Amino acid sequence: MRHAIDHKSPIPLHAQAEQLLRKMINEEEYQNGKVFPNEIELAKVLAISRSTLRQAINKLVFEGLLVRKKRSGTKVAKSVVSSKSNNWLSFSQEMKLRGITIKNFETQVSWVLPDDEIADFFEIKPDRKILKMEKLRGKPDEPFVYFVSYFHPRVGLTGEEDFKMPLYEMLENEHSVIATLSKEEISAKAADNFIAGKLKIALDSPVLFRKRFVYDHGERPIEYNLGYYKADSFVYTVESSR
Amino acid sequence: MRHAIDHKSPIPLHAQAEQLLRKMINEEEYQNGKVFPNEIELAKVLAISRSTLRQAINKLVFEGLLVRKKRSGTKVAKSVVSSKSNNWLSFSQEMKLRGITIKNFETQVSWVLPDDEIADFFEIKPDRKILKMEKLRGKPDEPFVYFVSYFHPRVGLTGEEDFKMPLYEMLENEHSVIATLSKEEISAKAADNFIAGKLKIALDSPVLFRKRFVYDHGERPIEYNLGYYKADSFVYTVESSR
DNA sequence: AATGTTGTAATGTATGTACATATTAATTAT
DNA sequence: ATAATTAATATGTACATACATTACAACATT
Repeated sequence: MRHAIDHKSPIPLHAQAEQLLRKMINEEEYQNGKVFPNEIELAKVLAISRSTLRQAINKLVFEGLLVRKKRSGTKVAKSVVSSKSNNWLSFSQEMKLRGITIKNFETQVSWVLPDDEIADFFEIKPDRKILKMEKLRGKPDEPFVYFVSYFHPRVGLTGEEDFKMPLYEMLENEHSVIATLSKEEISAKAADNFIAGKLKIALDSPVLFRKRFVYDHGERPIEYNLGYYKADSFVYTVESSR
Repeated sequence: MRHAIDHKSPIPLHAQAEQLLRKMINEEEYQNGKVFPNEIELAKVLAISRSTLRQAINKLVFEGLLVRKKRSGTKVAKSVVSSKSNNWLSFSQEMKLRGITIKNFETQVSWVLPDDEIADFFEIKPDRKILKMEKLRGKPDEPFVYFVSYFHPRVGLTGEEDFKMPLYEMLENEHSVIATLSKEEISAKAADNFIAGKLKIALDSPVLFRKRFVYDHGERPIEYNLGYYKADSFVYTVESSR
């Protein structure tokens, strides 16, 4: 493996170790239950101290990606594997599964100044314009989702791309950006005037609101996404095990 | 405060410190943004090392309960009610973590005939009575969740149990039933008359609706649970990676 | 063959130390 | 007064070290 850790890098050693472990987690052998090298060995190989390595492992354990057991060692947690692939269906795929055919309409692209939350998430200055994409989706006469996405400048989108193809596929193929982590917050809201108009529903009707933060493998922010789903037309499913 | 930490206890010092911090988090002053004593001071007061204390703090930071900032110190994070998909904490525990004190009121237990969906899920005949539990939770004057749970007869609940203690703990300890898998469906709904009354909100107000199917290790159904969350008081968070 | 016993290998707990870094506050210079 | 500089302070990073605990494996005992 070489010592994949750069002691001169400004990136903290524990963070580098963490990244490295994430890569290992993705390797098939570990995915299949192979135990990791023990902490003392691994620390030696990486030329960092055990404490530092544990800092990295701890984070992944807390995230539920790794499981530690005394004497037996550290392994990739079982449950995570299944929930992964499930969760990464893009929206159109999710819906196809449910037997609903989706049309995309009113896709708009523009350059805007980020508000505070977005600038903060992207870690950019608020005077830097970013790409905003709006989408309305559903059956032709019956929109049931309204999306807004903002993309980090790093991604290199020009606004000329074909936003009709699956988004993450496009990012991966044409911009070499691989989304690997997403954090989502789901809540219920009453539709305000704007949303009610978009979704053609009454003011204050319930909508399912999803805020999504998407990161690449280095946990760098890529996309900030808001989704407003007409109630009853969308069910969010989560599967978890322990 | 005295040194609230017992060096002779079998409970690890960092765990004791963690408990203590959780208590502090519940205190109003910290809730309101007061900064914690700095690590070095606090470690001295508790008579543990800074490293050990940091272990405890780290955990709470990972959980999103605390926020650390250089020079400014450590504070309670602005409370967002959330539940990690991995986390098997019951709702009351989730809330306690967040420093919100929860009262349980109107806990009712009854024996009822299952409707079709439930009978189907439990794989039992619809003429067999099952245990139904209803709970209303929230702050004293402000209910924000209404729960209904149905339990499979196999679990062996009599209805006489103490439903005030954490549910899954109780099932595990007293009925040797270990919940290992859950499937959840989350959607937005308009409050009907019944729910509006329970949650003390207007008819048709948005609520977050969660349907939860819980299974044991053999994937046998254990619990069927419905939750109605007042909008704005509950955000469901999901983290997924690939 | 079933049951203890003991060794050992992994993680778990805990401390002490040192220096880095970021942010606020105070000071100084313009 | 305002800006630039400096100091102080809290967290952040990193290491070395020591001993505890647990669970499995190999062995010995019944």
